[in-house]
Amino acid sequence: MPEPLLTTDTEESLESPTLARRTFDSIKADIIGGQLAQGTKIVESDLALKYGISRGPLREAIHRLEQIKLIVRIPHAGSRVVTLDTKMMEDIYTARESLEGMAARLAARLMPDAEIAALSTLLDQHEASVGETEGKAYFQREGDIDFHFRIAVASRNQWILENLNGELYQLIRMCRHQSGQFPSRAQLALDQHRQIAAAIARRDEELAEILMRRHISGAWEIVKQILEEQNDSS
Amino acid sequence: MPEPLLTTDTEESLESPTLARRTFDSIKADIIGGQLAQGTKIVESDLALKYGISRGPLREAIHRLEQIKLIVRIPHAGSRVVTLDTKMMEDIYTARESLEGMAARLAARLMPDAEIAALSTLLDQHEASVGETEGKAYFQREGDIDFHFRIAVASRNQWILENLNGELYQLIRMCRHQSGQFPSRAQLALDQHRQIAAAIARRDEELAEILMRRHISGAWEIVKQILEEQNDSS
DNA sequence: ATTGCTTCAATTGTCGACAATTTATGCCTG
DNA sequence: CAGGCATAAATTGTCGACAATTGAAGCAAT
Repeated sequence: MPEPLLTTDTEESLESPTLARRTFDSIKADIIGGQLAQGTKIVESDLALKYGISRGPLREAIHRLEQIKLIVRIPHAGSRVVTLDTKMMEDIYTARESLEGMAARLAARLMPDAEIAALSTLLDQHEASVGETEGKAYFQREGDIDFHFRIAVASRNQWILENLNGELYQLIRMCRHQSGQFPSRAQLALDQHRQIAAAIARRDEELAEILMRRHISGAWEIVKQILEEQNDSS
Repeated sequence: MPEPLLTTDTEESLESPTLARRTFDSIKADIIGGQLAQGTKIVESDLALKYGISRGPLREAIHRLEQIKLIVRIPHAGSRVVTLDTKMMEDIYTARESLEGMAARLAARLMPDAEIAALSTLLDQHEASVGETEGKAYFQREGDIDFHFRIAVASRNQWILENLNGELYQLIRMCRHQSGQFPSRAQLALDQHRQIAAAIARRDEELAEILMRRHISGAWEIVKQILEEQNDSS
């Protein structure tokens, strides 16, 4: 099972066999991190020069970024970095609620006991970091994604895993970076994570799905308020 | 009038603005239709010659086909038409159950009355075609997808719509074409469609979602049996 | 001053050739 | 005769240049 699709964006130039792949990762990081702002016009010649490559591989990278919806492209008119409006984020959170709910159900059915134990250990680490200084909000965010990622893996459903990890999580990360850190509902989230993990350990598919959907639906309500406040002030 | 600087007088410009797009559509049709069998090795030079274009646009088409999972590509080793095994189809049907269940819920909430009426009309047409000769199984299949497509549209969720219509339905179509026509459970499917439409008309979100999930889950059970029979006989 | 057309620059789409990598072939060696 | 290494063929990855299309700037006429 060759599945090395973990995205550790700690450093760039992660040795990849192909140039297009590396450029894809670089641009993706730049977009999510905010170095390339929303709505920025993408000019192939300029970016090719900036990354020191030809337009061929760059084009492939752009096409892939378009597929994961970080870039929007119009046939002869060029391409721009996606603009995350409230409607799009609502669609994404709704889709995520659906897919992760199913993933939690599958995890309750299929997750090996060893993985469940590891999940519990992970939550213990998060518990420890909640008491820490508030500056670690970033790691708490990543920890949150880490928990959800493990559920997606445990679903043993390749399609769901790829779409959550490859597309939806990226857009949510981008939204977080650009909208500033969300308020630290870390303790609440942790409690909900614990309940979900408990339902999975009990092999209660129905409850696992319901709790996960409620968890994500609640998260969206928070995000929605923040986005609307930002829109009002503009 | 702008100077017509020697453009080809042939009327191919009505097809699609770009070559890569057209080639993408052609290859997609060939794969789904079975002209390009599962597991076929894709050689860029050969296909470029076959379609009478250069490798550049062809590569873009292949990349897009890879994104919708009709082609699998390994960095320097080349690409092949996807091989639909039972596990992959199960993943797809499970994801579809999740997303379409949510779509039905959203449709019950958001679908305008006029669209609901049109949906009912569509089902009447299907009813009429059920009594027809059995040779129309193909159209019944397309009619089935047509129904599900309208639910996806009615969800008003762009992400769900694009993923269902752009990716999942394509793979299911491909599976159908390659596995021969499935047995005509047309009457049963139609009844279930009617119940779903009724729940939507009643604005019963919960029921609409449950019925849709049960409908798709049931469909998978049928498909699963067929696939396993085929695998056993091979 | 505004509207309309024409012209021009900028950018994307397409092409053919070259370089890097993988897979297949055949020879040599044990 | 089997196995492994070296070479060769085939295929993919990358590059620079050319063609086609879009959007805007400039000019003319009302």
